[in-house]
Amino acid sequence: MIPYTANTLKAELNSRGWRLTPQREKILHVFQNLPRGDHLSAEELQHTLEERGEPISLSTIYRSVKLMARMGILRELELAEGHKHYELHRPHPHHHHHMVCVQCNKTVEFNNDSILKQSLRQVEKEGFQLIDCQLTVTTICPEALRMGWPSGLPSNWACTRVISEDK
Amino acid sequence: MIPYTANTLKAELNSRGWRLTPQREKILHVFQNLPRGDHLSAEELQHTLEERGEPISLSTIYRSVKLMARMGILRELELAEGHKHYELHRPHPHHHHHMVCVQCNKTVEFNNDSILKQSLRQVEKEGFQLIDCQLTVTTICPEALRMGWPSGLPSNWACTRVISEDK
DNA sequence: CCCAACAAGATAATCATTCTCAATTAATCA
DNA sequence: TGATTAATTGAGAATGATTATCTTGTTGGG
Ligand SMILES: [Mn+2]
Ligand SMILES: [Mn+2]
Ligand SMILES: [Zn+2]
Ligand SMILES: [Zn+2]
Repeated sequence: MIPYTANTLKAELNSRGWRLTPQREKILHVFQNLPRGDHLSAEELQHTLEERGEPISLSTIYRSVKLMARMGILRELELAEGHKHYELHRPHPHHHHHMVCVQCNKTVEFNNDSILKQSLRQVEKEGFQLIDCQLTVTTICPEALRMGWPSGLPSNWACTRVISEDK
Repeated sequence: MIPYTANTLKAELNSRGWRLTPQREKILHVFQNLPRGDHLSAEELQHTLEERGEPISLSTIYRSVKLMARMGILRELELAEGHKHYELHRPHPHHHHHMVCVQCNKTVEFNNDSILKQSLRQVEKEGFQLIDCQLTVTTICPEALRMGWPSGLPSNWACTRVISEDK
């Protein structure tokens, strides 16, 4: 999939009766230049734009990010912080999944074409059309394990009951 | 994994310094008797209990459900309705994933041990400890497709940019 | 049975996200 | 290129799920 330019974005928007605005273009730009593995929340996106001297209202941020996710330009991630994060939607072979530490929220991406392939097969078998598939793996990261998790339970702590293949 | 009884639940709670209460027991009971494929939101859970003549305050519902998810007794699902859903956590071989229609929110469960196995391998390779892995597949269901999706865009509509294996 | 710690219930507070509405602007077309 | 019109923005209010607070009730250990 070719990266969007102002023109291709405009074409795609107009084809649906929507408009290319400076705000939408700038938002896309931020995501296109985001380092691999980074994800932005609505507020983080706003801060990024502010620092660039291109302030955009939060309302517009939310609206744009939602529209672009629905268009398939962005991917909406439900990780573990109480708010959504977004990243550029990159189909195969850049499609990837996430593992998140429930202790510190550290997030690591990983590729696995096989999962996509299996999902596609499963989905089509049921007569559905696949839009996206995200495997979210909740874990305890090495640092948390090293620090003796789950000893200091109280405030932020999670599950001991791990899933395993008892084949 | 053996289904919980009042006793095993009590043991597990007490081992962490928590207590077995009638509320927690009733909540577990609801989930244990929920038909396969059903998921409850906090409010739905409250309604269910109310109908049974066992009213529990929403505060307690939220607290219990969160605690039990962290203990690994329940699984927290981020599907597509703006609120969380819960189901009983059933490890292998009952572990499963979900496909959701972005048009009508219809949710279908499917099993796939291979995904769990691959996640486990991936996670351990990075030195993490796996707690849970959920593949959420966003789709368009057959009914929506049959009705000509995505013709009537406006209000509830989603992405055309589908992912595919262009192998 | 008694006490201290934990938990429930009622309600207020948070906080991410959505909505409202007046003012602005992009796309279309004469 | 200028008028027209619907889409979009920005500011702030509103919403709604979830969490926090506080008082009263319970549980579990001694
Ligand atoms: Mn964040
Ligand atoms: Mn629901
Ligand atoms: Zn961690
Ligand atoms: Zn549907």
